[in-house]
Amino acid sequence: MSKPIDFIRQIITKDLADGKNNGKVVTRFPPEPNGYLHIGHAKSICLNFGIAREFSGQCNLRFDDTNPAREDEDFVRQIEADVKWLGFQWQGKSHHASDYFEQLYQFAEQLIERKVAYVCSLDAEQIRVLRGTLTEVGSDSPYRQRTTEENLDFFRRMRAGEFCDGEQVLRAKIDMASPNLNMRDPVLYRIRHLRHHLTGTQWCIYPTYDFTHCLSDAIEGVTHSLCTLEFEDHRPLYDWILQQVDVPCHPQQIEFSRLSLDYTLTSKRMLTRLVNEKVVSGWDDPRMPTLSGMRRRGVPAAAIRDFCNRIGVTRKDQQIESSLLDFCIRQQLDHDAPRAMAVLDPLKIIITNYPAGQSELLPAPNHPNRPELGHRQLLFSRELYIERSDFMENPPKKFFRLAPGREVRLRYAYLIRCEEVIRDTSSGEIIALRCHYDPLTRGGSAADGRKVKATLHWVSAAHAVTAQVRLYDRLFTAPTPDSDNFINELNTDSITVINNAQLEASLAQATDDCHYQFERLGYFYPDSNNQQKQQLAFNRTITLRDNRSKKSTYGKSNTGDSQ
RNA sequence: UGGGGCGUAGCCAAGUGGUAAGGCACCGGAUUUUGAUUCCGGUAUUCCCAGGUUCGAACCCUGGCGCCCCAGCCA
Repeated sequence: MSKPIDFIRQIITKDLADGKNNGKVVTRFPPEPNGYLHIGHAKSICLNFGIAREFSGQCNLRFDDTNPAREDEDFVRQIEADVKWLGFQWQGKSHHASDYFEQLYQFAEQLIERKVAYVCSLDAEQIRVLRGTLTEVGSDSPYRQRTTEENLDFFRRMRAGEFCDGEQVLRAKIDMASPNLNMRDPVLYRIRHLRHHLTGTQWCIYPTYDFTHCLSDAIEGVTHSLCTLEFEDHRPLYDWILQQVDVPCHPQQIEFSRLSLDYTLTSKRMLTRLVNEKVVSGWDDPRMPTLSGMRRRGVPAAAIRDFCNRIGVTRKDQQIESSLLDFCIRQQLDHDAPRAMAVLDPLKIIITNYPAGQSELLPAPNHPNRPELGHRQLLFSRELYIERSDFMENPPKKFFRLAPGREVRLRYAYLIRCEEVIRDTSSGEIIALRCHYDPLTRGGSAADGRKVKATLHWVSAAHAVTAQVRLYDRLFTAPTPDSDNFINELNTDSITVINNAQLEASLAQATDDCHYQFERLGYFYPDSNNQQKQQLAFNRTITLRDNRSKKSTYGKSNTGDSQ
């Protein structure tokens, strides 16, 4: 059965059938450039751009840059890059609400002339008091009855810079007794003597969201203005403003619920704190739920798009389990990522019956289920590294990897048997294993058909390249980090840095557009800083799915574990 | 206790008066040179609760209950 369409697409389909909007569909994605885009934005991007694509319409990228106090050009560039990376394009240049400042100003004068807006000389605190409360109506501002001429004069002097910040505001004249607080004469313009990243010092008055958004939508010919549920109470104001002025069209605002993901934060305010308080290395820290953080960790854009399609679009509060995102990431990577071998916690093994100084090449497929991806040659020699956790001197019942006297397979190489454990005489620590290989098992299968219970990954000690590998885990210990207390709910083990991981030689050439599966460990992605730092580093995107803890009480090792 | 929303499995989500899709998670089992992948099979006698209408209700009506949002010159 094909996926049912969501309620928004149902509305649009009906609008089209009814011949509304001359058969056009125009949406917009309207971020404020005051932070990086995160997984919550991805939902909105996929919705808005996805609808435009499906209905042969158009989706504008429009920056809601009406508050110069917190906005920045760097964020603009980063947001554009992230939207493109996610896989979406927009026609022409990106739009900015600030492009419309002059038009918006003219609309404001229109409101004044039509006697539905006035300049109020109360300060913020007085306005708050007169607004009333949830259960008590507000009362009129003493400036509510100013004449049109007086209002026009004041408003023009506001624009001309004759007043200080906060001294005057332009307000809509609606209804101070409205049960909807947004309709109690909301502020439309405020004075801010601040440089704007695009308009510079051209303006010292800036329109508020409520005034700007609906009019920007109308100016751009948006047909369906999709936003999150918390704006539902603003819809009457959105419609009211559009009804008071002469606009070319009246876009329809439709609200949907925002995304919450377990163990992550989808609030720009809180993410900003993590960055500012240096809890993470930056907005693109691989532990961040930002698009750039996830990209750096190695999450493919296609996985995020798939995730957004799977969660659906409704009006019910969503709290999505992280296992769904994990599933999407693994599914994409399992298909795309070539396999390689890497040992994170090396334990040396010496193949006693393999001649010193000798080596040989063994072919290994790049993907076990996709022969078209070709193969590479692995170097095999007398001294190898295996994962320390793949050996146990006294193995419990369900441990079927290497142990004294036991035979296992080295992937795509030979069957080996452990003959002797070598310890450091003072510490007692196991420093190497002496093993015997069966030359007749080249490639990994025995001519006599005997089976082994385990296949281990390995690298040749002399030929391996050393790299740094970062293992990431969730940033928070709480499924729904508390908005006031989230700093105390950080996972102290959210990053583990391994400096002497031993990788198969082919990985030295890893490029930043290639995701790898390190066999039996997980998916890894070369860090974007590799070039600058002259150091080979990989970020673990996600572990492989692990069923072993379910079927036995014997869990995985530290290096393999997490998430 | 003003206004606006929302309640279908652990998490999402179809369903719009004709007898509960699908995905993730979970539990079995098969295949496997990754304890991966893949493949089969299982998991809601019931839709927040209580009444009512109807031959028939998750869908309609009435009354409750629970959760979310709103008192920025933020968006």
